[in-house]
Amino acid sequence: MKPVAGTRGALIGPAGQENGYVMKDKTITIYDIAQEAGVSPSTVSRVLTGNAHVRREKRERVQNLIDKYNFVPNALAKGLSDTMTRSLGVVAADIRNPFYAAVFMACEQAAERLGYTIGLFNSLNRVENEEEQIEKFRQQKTDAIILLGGRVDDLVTNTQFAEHVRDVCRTTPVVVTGKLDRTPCYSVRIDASAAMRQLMDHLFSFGHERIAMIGGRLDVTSTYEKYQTYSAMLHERGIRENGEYVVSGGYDYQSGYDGMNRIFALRERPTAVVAINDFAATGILRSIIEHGLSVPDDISVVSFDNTYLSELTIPKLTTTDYDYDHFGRLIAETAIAAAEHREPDPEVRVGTTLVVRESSGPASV
Amino acid sequence: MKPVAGTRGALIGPAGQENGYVMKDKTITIYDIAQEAGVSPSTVSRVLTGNAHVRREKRERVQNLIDKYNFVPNALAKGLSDTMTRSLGVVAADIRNPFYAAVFMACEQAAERLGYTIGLFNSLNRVENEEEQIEKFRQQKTDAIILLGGRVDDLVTNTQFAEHVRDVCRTTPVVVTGKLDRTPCYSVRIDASAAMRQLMDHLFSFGHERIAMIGGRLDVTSTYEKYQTYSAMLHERGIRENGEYVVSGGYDYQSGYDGMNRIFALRERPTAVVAINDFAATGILRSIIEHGLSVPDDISVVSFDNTYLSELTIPKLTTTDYDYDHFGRLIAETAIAAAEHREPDPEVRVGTTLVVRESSGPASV
DNA sequence: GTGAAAGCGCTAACAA
DNA sequence: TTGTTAGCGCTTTCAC
Repeated sequence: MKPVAGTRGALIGPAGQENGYVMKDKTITIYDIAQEAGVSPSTVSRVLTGNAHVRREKRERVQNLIDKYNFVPNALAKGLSDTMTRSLGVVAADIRNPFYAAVFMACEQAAERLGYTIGLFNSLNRVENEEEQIEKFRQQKTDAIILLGGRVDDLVTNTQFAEHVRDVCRTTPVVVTGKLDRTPCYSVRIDASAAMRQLMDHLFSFGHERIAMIGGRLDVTSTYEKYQTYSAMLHERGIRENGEYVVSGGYDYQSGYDGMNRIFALRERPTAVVAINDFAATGILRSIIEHGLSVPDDISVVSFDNTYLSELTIPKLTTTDYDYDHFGRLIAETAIAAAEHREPDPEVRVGTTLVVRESSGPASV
Repeated sequence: MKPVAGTRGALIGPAGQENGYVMKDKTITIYDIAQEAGVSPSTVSRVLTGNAHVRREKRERVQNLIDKYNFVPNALAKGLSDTMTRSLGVVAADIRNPFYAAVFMACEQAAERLGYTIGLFNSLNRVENEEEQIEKFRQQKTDAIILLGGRVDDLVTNTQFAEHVRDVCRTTPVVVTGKLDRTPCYSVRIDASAAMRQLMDHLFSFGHERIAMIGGRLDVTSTYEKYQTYSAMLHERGIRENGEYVVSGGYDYQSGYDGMNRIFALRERPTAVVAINDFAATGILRSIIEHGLSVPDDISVVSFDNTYLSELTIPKLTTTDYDYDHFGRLIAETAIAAAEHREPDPEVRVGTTLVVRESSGPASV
């Protein structure tokens, strides 16, 4: 910040109060306030931070000037002199995904309640970006960094990325919604296995045995865990696992659509399908309709995440919910606790609930 | 930042390289680098910013140390001494809304390309928050502030809010995607009227005359403009406007659903309905299906925004697209140009394109 | 309770 | 080309 009008000196009236359209005002500082109030800058600072007593009379005089000039303390200077910036940085894989959007918002609210500010960068699922964004936050000296999805979802941690994060951890706590092997990160994640169990139990209770699983990549931890559980539960019931019923792919509409079309090419149709998320489920729905069948009468469809999509589809989706507020709060609290050296639980799992809507029903004969 | 280990002095080796799990490393500064490289801090700064020539030999020596220690320049200090922070702040009404998410991402990418960083705060559509978030960015000295939706969408500007923004404008340029009367804000917005025109022309070409408009509040500028155009085009064609066909409400699924149910209560059904956005359209679809009718055979449904929702519904929605990348780029460029005192166009309108999908067809008799 | 002064890490005149 | 120096705006000992 170059001084806009000379060096520290007298304040030149409510600078440009009326003609604000052209000139850029001189930035007001605590020195200006101090001078006009006839006190020292430190006193102004004290009334600002509020962590030291100032004689009432002076305090009011200062406060009045602050209001009068609409004084805004410079967060940069504050962060520079103070130990903490009271800010968190979150790097999200893709904020357009309602899942991440919901988690982010929950974090934001929780952080705000705890007096922290939260900034967001988006990595667009591109790894280079992910590291870049982390670097940006590091430069900005956020007190902690939160990684929502992306690399931290990988089943086997990328070595180079892990190394980078490990380096970051030496100065800034990092919390992830996945896992990052051999790295001192805090992990707050959804119990994918439990979610799958709820879905399977639900389907079993409707008499389903031929169950497909569509979408998702097995090199993604949560997907892998889901698959493991899917497989295990089938075996527990003595149901033979049909390899063709597991169609991996991506996490979007198209993956669901393509995956379901693949299923339709098989000799024997499943009576139910588990979509890797709500997006995939919509694609699956489409494919089924196009094949002239109906949900849930001919085929049941269930999925994960309970994003708003699950209420928009016809039929509405049976899916697993995560209590986003709770999830977000846990993430924010963990980050803040770590930032404040209060050593939070390094590994937290959050539970899930089944939300039954219209897309699931009794197995068709 | 309190010094973590003594004052400026010699660097104590690659501090904690191996046992990074517990100790927080001493923060490295350009002084450390300078000392070890045997140059002055300014030289280090020069190689960092790259805007002054440094003899190759020294430059390399410095660069090596930067790499070796994984030195991260402190953005706070940089912003404090420099004129600009090269950062923008965006306050979005609700990032879960795919429309805002898309715009934000487009802005982010454009800004990044121009060497700027972009931070996001969410106002959750709560006005108090909106002002608070603006304040936060002001404190952080972002070079410009972008307001995506929220108060700036209001048809009649809230006086108090305008006053606040006017005050902000005196130090930081503000660009909005709506309008803010009597305020020196830059405005980059979608031509709502043109969008409606495209939709109506499309419906007219299919022979529709009984056209409803569902969702949206008339005190929101874009909605108001849409309504004006809707009304005008009906009159142009000599079609009597049926007041009952205009059902205002919100911008979500429920508004569409409720609105369409209201329409079904009327004696004469419209043959087409214009939804205020994709969300409302999904609700409308649901209502129509529940009434045993089909889209577009019985009723055509068209909407605005072309968010990904329009491809997920069955049938897929005919809607208006905005070229989000272009839109985002315009916003970012305007903000940056303003920040750099290059006086951008204070009012930009972006065009729209019709995307015809499955939800619209010939008027049923 | 209050002020003086030093320092946070960086940049940019100004000299040399 | 390079180093010296003086800030940027705020917080925080340390005296008083």
